Amino acid sequence: MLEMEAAPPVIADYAIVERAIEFISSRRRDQPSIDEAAKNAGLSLRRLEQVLERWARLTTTAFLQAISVEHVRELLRNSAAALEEAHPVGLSGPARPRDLFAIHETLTLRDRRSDGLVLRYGFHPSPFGEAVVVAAPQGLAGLGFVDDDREAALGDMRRRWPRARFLADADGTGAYARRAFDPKLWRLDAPLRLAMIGSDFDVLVWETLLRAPVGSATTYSDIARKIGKPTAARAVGAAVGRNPISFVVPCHRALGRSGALTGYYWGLARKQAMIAWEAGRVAEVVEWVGAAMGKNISSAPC
DNA sequence: AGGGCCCATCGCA
DNA sequence: TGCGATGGGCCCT
Repeated sequence: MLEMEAAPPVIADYAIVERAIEFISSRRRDQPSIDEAAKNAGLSLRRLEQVLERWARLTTTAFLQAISVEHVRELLRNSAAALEEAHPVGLSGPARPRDLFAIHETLTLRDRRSDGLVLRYGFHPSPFGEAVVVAAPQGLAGLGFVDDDREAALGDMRRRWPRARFLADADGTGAYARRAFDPKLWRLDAPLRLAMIGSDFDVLVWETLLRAPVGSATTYSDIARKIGKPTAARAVGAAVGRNPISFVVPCHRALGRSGALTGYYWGLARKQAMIAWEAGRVAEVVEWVGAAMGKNISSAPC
């Protein structure tokens, strides 16, 4: 049963951004201008400017840059380094704001089959449309997006863990949604707990993905090399595609070596949107997480 | 160096 | 949503 509430502003903003991305990338060779994109989305240039500012602190030119092939190529130039920069929380060394800001725990084998597992779910606004959030007792287990109807998005989550019981509990999942999408809440001293439900290989790939900093990108072959299976790039790609915790486990930061965005389970426009959003928000992330890191690390022995 | 133009941005109504 | 002030960048003299 869907209530027909008015879409929150952030969801309306994403609908506009997505439309702009689709318009611009479908007509890339014509070099469409930003106000053509605005007109196509049915609003004035000034409005689109304001939407982009609200959505990701992006100006129109910064937005065009963030969704350009040049930007992706630039990200890929540092793809191998992306996985190396990060180190686990708590190690000594210079404070690096782009380090991990999430921890996770892996469920047991029994839980992995999800027999008797109780999963709570809710729908919440996000910068990438309405999100479906699935929480296990141990932590955040699933995050996906609603395109047309909520039942489809929820059905997708149900199919991932067919033997689990699903309970509607938006109050229980709301905190996860807020944490996942608000950089101000990405705190090292209060990490987001993730419940990864998958095969050992899947979980290893997802853990590796977590090391890619905000606003960076990596490649399937870099991940394969990182986990010591340099020939397993395709298997890595498949595991990345099975990632149930979209955005938080940043599968949108996994790109093809060639500079192709490759696929994205929740839609290519959404992957581009996430890349653009991070380009706009990365300074803010560095500021907030960096401040938190400073406090944490200064007391640690070097 | 100076002048003039273009254009993105942003405050304002 | 549209207007206009602002200011940076750029070319030409």
